[in-house]
Amino acid sequence: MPKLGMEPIRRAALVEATIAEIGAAGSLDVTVGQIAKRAGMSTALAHHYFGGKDQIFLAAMRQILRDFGIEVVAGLRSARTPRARAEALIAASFAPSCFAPATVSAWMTLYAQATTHPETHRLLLLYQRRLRSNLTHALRPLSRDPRRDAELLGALIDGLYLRAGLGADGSVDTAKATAERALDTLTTGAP
Amino acid sequence: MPKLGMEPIRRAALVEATIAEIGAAGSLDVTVGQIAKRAGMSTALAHHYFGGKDQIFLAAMRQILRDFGIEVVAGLRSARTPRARAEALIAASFAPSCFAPATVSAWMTLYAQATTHPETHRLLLLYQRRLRSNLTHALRPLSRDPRRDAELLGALIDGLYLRAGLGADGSVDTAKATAERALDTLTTGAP
Amino acid sequence: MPKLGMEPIRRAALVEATIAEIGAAGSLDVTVGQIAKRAGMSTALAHHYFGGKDQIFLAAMRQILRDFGIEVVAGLRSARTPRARAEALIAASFAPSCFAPATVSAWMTLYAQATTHPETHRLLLLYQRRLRSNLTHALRPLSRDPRRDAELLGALIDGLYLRAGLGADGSVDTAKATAERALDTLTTGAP
Amino acid sequence: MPKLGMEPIRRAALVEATIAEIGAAGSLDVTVGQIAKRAGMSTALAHHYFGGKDQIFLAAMRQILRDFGIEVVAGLRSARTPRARAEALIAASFAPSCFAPATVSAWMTLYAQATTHPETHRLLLLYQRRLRSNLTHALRPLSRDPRRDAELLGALIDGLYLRAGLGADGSVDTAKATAERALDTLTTGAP
DNA sequence: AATGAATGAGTTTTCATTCAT
DNA sequence: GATGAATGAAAACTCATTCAT
Repeated sequence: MPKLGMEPIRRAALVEATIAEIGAAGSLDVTVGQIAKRAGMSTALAHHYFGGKDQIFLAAMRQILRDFGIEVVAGLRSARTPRARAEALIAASFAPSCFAPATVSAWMTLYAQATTHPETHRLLLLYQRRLRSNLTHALRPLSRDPRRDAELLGALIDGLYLRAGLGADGSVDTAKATAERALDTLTTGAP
Repeated sequence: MPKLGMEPIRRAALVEATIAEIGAAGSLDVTVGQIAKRAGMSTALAHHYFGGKDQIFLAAMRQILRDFGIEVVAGLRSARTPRARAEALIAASFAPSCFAPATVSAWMTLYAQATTHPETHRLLLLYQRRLRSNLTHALRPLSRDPRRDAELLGALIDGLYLRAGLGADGSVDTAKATAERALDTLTTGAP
Repeated sequence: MPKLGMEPIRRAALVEATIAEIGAAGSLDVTVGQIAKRAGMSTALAHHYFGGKDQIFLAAMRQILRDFGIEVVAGLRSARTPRARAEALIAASFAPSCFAPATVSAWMTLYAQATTHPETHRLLLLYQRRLRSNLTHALRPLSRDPRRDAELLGALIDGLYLRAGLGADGSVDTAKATAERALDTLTTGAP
Repeated sequence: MPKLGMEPIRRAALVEATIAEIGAAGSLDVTVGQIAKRAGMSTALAHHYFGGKDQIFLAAMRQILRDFGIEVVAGLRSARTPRARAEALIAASFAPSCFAPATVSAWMTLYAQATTHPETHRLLLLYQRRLRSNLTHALRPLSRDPRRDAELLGALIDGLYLRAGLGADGSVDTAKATAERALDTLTTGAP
């Protein structure tokens, strides 16, 4: 029973299914057939709405970054002090939603892809620029060199995420604690 | 005219070719045919020596870790003080050899694959454990909590590598400087 | 707001679009989607009006023959002498409208398809029979064996069209001149 | 039981199978699967040896022109007089081998394709240039304007072939007779 | 009258892998 | 030791056609 206005619904379903399949497979070795099946439609329709596999993937990647962005904004909204803002950024980076297997896999393949896929590269730089900008802003009243410290903290968060994403349960909390400790050190000078 | 003792030569050629192809493609989407061609032999021979694609990849991954290990050992050999040891570890992580495009790509695909491929996961944990062990050892006389600081520094190095690997030229030096500054902060307490 | 009496308009638009697409593609490898898009409607509507791809094609083929027939009739109408009638037939065959790229392609694909598609075959024979009949009629007072000469002239015209259709600009005039010379030779005996 | 030196054998088998399939289908709507099956191999092997469908087709087209060329050369070899040479060219054009259904279909699709496919266009011009050159040479002692007459005769042959290829049995002989009569007219002046 | 939605069947193409030589 | 030959299986993508609205 075909209805009007299905396009956004189908596209969203495909993006969601793509992320889920990447998570289940743990890599980008996912076929359009698998994605379409999970999204409950034929491969032909998937192609119809996106034009090709690459564009489905790109849409999924964009969605992941968008989701993270939403998490960040939500966290910042309720932060009242600079310190709280910085902590909110850390919290967003280590939120449970970021550690869904699908998200971890997708995020890591993002990095791998970015070395050759220009569009992915652009997307990733966008994310990094935003995070650094947010961190710089939060650290401005707290640090003597906010830019430099934001860069350090951003890289640390990425590295910790990488390790936590691979590690066993519980490592997320450790990672978050490490990031918060680094924030302490940078802002108060206490090692 | 086939020669005796070709096995190690062939295997080495294939491993090198694999890394180069991964670098060129920016992902694990590399065919045995491409690898074999670059290595100057037939696909059949590649299979003969490695048994299958997975094992070729695994060997390549191992080689990357081994190369890094050699760099580390060489750096540590000439380090006389704890501080020099820590600096040597940073230097090894940001050595030019680690930033050959092929190596960067290969390294990143390693992370991506590790989420599902147990053997890759094992290899990656091995690398992280070694680095942390080395860092802990170096930091022992310098830090109040060497384990904790080693973990932080290790994650920071990974995160900085990730970003430098994607960035433009020159970002490697910045990344290295950031790591060294973090080392300062951790060991002297100066932010 | 759908209007009444759209059927002939839609059908004409589809036929025209079909010829244009065949011309653009240079073969019958043209999709209903392309045709419908060029005609400014959905594929579903194209199917609604014609029942299927084959019938759209057939209608286009018929249109091409009809167009040629109109050109012929117009030419013959103003011809007063047998000789003028023969020249009019040649003129119609090499009229600019016959050399629109779309028409040339369509005409050639007609021949190709006729070898297996019975309906196309029938259409093509119809065209040839008409041309021969017209030529025979025109040559009757001029030739000793009008039937035979009409056959020759008809084949020559087809052959020249084929070559002119492929050739560069200007070849049309040469082709026409050649046909006219053949007419001279056949009717006056001067080689 | 794989043997060495299969490549030329396989390629020849594929080309032959392509022509046969085009003949059977009466159009270029022939799949690589059909061709490979008729040639007794997998589609993968067909792709391996030719790289793609287009190149298989191109090779088949080339083969058809080559076959015709061989027929021509064989005919010319035994011709002793200019008149005999001209007759040999006509004979070659209407040889039974040229009217195998496969050949007729292929030849007609060639014309259709040539309007857009540059390589096919090039091939077809090559054939026309050769035929005209041969005809001009043969007509030189017999005609007052060999070039012009060769052009006429060449086009006539093409047109007659087109019609005979579509017609019922027996039309080949009629076509050949018509071409020979035209030769008479051009060389002796007798209509 | 008109169309967006949807798909099944089929197409080209790719690739890891095996095998006889 | 080394390779050309060969393929099965599966991938991405296409397209004519149908249907509910």
